[in-house]
Formats: sequence, C-alpha cells, structure tokens
Amino acid sequence: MILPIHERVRARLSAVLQQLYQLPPESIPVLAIEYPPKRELGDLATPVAFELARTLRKAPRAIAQEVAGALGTLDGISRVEAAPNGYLNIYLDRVAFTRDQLRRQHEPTIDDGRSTMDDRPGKAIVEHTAINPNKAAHIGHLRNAALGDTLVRVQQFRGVPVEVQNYIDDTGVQVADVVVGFRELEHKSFDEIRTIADTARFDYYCWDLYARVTQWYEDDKARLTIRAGALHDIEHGGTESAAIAEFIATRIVACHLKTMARLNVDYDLLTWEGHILKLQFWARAFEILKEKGAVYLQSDGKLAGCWVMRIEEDEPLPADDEGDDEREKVIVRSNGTVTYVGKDIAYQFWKFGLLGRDFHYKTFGTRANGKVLWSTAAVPGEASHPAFGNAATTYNVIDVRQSYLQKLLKQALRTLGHTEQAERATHFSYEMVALSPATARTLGYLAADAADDKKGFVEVSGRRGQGVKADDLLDTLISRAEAEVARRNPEFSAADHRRIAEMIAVAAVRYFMVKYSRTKIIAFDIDEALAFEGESGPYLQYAVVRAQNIFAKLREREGLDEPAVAAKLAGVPAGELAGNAGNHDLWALILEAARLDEIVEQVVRTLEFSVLAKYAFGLAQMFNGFYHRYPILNEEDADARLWRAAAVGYVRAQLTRTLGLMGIDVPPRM
RNA sequence: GCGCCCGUAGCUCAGAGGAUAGAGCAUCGGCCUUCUAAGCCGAGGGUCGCAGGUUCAAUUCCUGCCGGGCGCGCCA
Repeated sequence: MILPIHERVRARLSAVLQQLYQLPPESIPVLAIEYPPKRELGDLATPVAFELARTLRKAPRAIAQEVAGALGTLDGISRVEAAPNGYLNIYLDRVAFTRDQLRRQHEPTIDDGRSTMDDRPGKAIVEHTAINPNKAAHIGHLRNAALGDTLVRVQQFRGVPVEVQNYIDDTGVQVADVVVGFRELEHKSFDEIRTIADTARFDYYCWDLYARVTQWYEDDKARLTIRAGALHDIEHGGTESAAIAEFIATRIVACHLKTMARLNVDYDLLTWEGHILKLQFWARAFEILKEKGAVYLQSDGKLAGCWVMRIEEDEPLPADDEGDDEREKVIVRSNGTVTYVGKDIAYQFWKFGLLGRDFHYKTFGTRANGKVLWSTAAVPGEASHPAFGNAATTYNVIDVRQSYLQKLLKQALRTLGHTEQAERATHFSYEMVALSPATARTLGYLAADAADDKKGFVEVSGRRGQGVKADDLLDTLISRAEAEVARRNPEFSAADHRRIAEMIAVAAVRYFMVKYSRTKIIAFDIDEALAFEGESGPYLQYAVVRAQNIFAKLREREGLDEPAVAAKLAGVPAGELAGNAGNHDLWALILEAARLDEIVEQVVRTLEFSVLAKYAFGLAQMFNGFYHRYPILNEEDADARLWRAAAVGYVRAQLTRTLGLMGIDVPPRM
C-alpha cells in the first residue's frame, strides 16, 4: 500500500505551499506524484516547482529548495531534496516502510476473494459475456469475459459491492436460426434434438448448424420468411418452435457457463431477454418513455407507423442546415414489435431500479465457489432470493461496435431526467478480436495464396462459423502445457500434470486478453498465444513459483514460514535495504511491489486493464532479475539473507494478489 | 458524408504533459556441479504518420492533413 503515503505527502505539500507563498487552496496545482527513474534519485518525486515557476516568478530549482526546506519532518519520510533540475525528490524511510508492509501482509485484507451477493450501498452491476445462446463461445467472447471478470475483481478489491450479470438473448434471430436449422435442414424432432444435446458437444454441433443455416439463407433469400416465422413463434410462445428455442438456449448457456468456469469466470445472475418481454418490462418502459415524450409515433416519411426516439447529436448542426435529415432511431416497428434497443432500455432502467418492477427468480445451478447461480424467471420461483438490481452504477461490457446503441441508452436515461444515472452508466467498450492472417490461413478461412491485405487481420464470423472456439483453444493450450510440465516434473502424478497445465493455460489466455489496450484490435495468432515465454501469463506464474520454492525450502530446512521471517526481522540491521551494499535493488523491489493499490486505482479510473497486466509483468521481471543477481537461501550474511527472504515473501504475496485480480491462479510448482 | 478508434524498433505493443522513449517476439553473442534456463545478462535496431499551434517542457494536449479500421438498419 503506497497510496496512504502519497496522500500524506500531498497534504503536507499543499499546506506548505499555501503557507510559504500565501497561496489560496484553490490555486494549488494538482500535486502529481511520480517515481524518479532511479532509486538513487529518490522514491517519490513531484514536479510542482515547474508548475509554480510562472505564477511565482521564480526558478523551479529555487522553489524546490524552499519547499524542501519548509517541509519539516513527515512520518515515513526520511528526507526531501531539491534536484538541480527543479524536481522535488522524496526519500522514504525504507526500514519503517518495509516493516509496515510486511505487517499488513499478514493482516486480513478488505476482500481479496470474491464476495458476491453484496447488499451494501453503492452497488455496481457489471454485465458481461452475453453470448448469443446458439453456438459455442469463441475467442472474441473470451476478451469480453476476461475484461468483465477483471473489472469485477478489481472493484471487489477496492471494497465496492458488485453484482455480476450475464444477459441471455434467448428470443433473438440467432437462436431462431438454429431452430430453423434443426427443423428445415435436419428435419429433427424435439426428441431427436434432446438426444443430440445429451450425447454430443451441443454448442459445437450448433456452431456448424448455424453456419449451414446462414448459407442456406444466402442460397435463397426467400427462405428468410421462415426465419421471420420462427422468430414470431419464439416471441409469442406456446408453439413447439418456442419450446425448442428455449431448450436450445438453456443448453447452450450451460455450455457457455462451463467454458467460462474453466477460465475462472462466473456470475451472480443470468438475465433472460424473454423474461423482460414476458414480465412486461418493455410495456412499462414504453409507458414511461411515452409519458415523457422521449418516443413518439412517426406519422409520415419512411418511418411512418414506427415509434421512434430522436437521436441527439453531440453538436447540433447550424439551423440553416437542410433540416429534414434529423435522425431517428426506431424503438417499436410499424408491425408493433420492439427492437433490441427498446428491450435494452427496459433492462437498463431495471438495473437502476427505475422501472418499478422486478423479475421472479429461480436457481440455475451451483457455482465453482459453491454459491448459487441465480436466474431470472417469468413466473414466481424461489420465495427467498438476494435483492438484485437497484445499482448505483452500471458497467455494460460490450465491444466498441455497440457504442452507438449504448449512447442511446444513456440518452434515454437523460431524457427522462435521470441525469445522475446516465452519468453512472458506463459503456465499457473494447475493440474486437480478429484472426492474424497466418492463423486464418491455417484454419482455412483465408486462401493459402491470398495476400495479407492492409488490415493485417481477418474478422471472425460466428455467422459463417469462422473463428477459434474457446474450448478448442483451451484444450490446445492445456495439452501443450501438460507436456512441458510432465517433462520438467516427471515425479508428479498425471493428475497433477493436468491440474497444473490447466492453471497455466488459463493464465496464458487471460493474460493475453488483458495485456492490450482495450482500444486495440487484437489479431489473434495461435503461435503467439501458445508461447509461454516472455510477456505471458506463464512467465508471471513462474516468477511466483520460484518465490514459493524459496519458502518451501526455508520451511523444510529451518521451519520458517513468511510470518516467521517477518517476525525475525526485529532488530536485524537493514544495511542492504539501506543501500549500504552499493545498490538499491532490494529496496526497489519492495517499493514496486507496494504499488498495487495505486495501480488498481489507476486501472479503475481509466478502465484500462493493460496497466494492471504491465504492472504485474514489470514486477515479475524485476523479481526475476533480483533472483538471478542475489542468492537468498545460500547467502552467507545472515542479516542480508533475512531481509532478502522477507522481500521475496512480500513480492510473492503482492504478485499472487495481482494475478488473482486477472483471474489467474498460481500452481504450487510448474 | 458524419461519428468513434488506431498509426512509436523488422513484427506485436507499453509510455498519455516532465529526468537518457521502453518491453516482448525475431536476429546475433554470452550464462545451468550453487534457490527450477517457462529464466538471466549483453548487442544491433527509432525523422514517435506528416505539418502547424499551446507550454518552461509535447511521443503525450489542440487544429489541419495523410493512411487504415469500425459504426451510423423497421438486425442484434
């Protein structure tokens, strides 16, 4: 934890600046706290003297010197120096800081694990995954789930109560298409479909069938009327098509949940679109929208007969513009059916508790942590269930192509006067996952002799069945890792090889999905994903495993565990930590490991998880470098040995925690 | 046409006002009788797309341009 020190430094600096230069509090600039490039220069630094140079009409260096002189003593700070260039460099009390961190390490923390079903005020609802329940999950879905689940964990780390929802579009065209496939292409009865679901990989089966249906429509566009019929049946219920659709969606969702569970991703609640319709959520939302005039019936033009919402432009065009191109979004079609946006508006209102209605709830299954996975229901289910909805903030994790619609969602909230909620409704957007040309070629989606175009990637298409299935990717990664684990640890059982390989595979996938900025298109390359070297999840795990090994040996040889090492430090001279050995490597490692809380704040502020990934990688790199340069178990100087061991224990704990935020577990050995 | 995003080393990407622009991969060269070599050390490799502007300070902010992507449906 480094943030408390940042705050202490800021508070004192602010007070000193006000007093020294007679500055009113509001004219104190934002006090940026940075880290000098080398520890010799200090541990924290602030460029505040540069900012004040102009207003005070003084050289930065002179200001820095005056401030340094006036700062006085501050708990945890050993000294403050004005650098020749004007920086104010701050040196921490290394021994006190390290002792403090080690002590906290063995205290219970706020919430490192996952505590869901949390009714404290300020609840955040995170909606993620939301895969159409008509085919297997693919790598694009993995990015969504990895980001969404990381958001959940990071918020929980900060003590924010979180409710995780997975939205199931069970009444959309995609499910309808698979129903059409079973009926029209395969002429299967409901019983035969059940048999397939029980005996085959149902999500894989539907993956192929869905692609075939797409082709079948393309061969004869007239067949689209069959789709329309199926969709109508599904929306209204009561027909066999509707029953089949429900069956398909339910079984495919079960497949998705199983896939996600492999990746340490789970949910509190499944929200079904069908229930939003059946429970008249949309009807209620529609009433509200009409009352406030947010939607209106278009009487002429090409949208005649539709209920539409006016689309706000960011900057209204000048009035002299040819005004008739004002843009409208259809919410209710002229045939009376509601569009996706309409249903989403109703759902969003419910999330904030603005609808005045609630779902019924039933249990869907049991989660990996033993807790209940809840599902919405159209008819009364379990009498007692947790309180869902009523969020203070919402995060909708959906790729950037949905930005336009997510904007409309916020606009609807604003139009109805819920400006606060509009403000707290976040579209967590990210770019898509595509395939690298090489991988697309390997999979046969790109002709072998086709030139890579300028794009540098090939879009995946569930519709055409082109993509890498999540379970296939995991299976490949696991077998690759399994062979490596077995080679290195022949004395382990096959079951252990397997279990460790699974952890490594998850680390590889999840790290890969968060290490890029969310605004970057990922061109997924199978060879790159299979590499366990360099900036990868397994590299991070390996660093922690090394640290674990040191403690395993320490326990074995001397009966010392981490708390015991920390306890033994009392009164032991900290010469190496102080830099007496001519370097600051030990201290640099501890300081870096302490920054997790600061990084998490930055991550939440920017919703940029690549920062968390880079932090973890940088810390692991620093640890590996230290590990190579300095013996720990074999160090002859007893004092240095103890301090190094304590540092290793601290880094191990912090890195484990950091990986946990990304849903990555660390194997005991690898 | 309008809106959003991207352009930094051969490739993939960090850096988002501050100290000498970094990492992984690839290439080349070292390091396993001492805590696991999924590792470490070193070398080469950069007009930060281009042009202006703001600033004590710009790869970072603003404007324009060039190149690429995505979105703008009575699909979801």
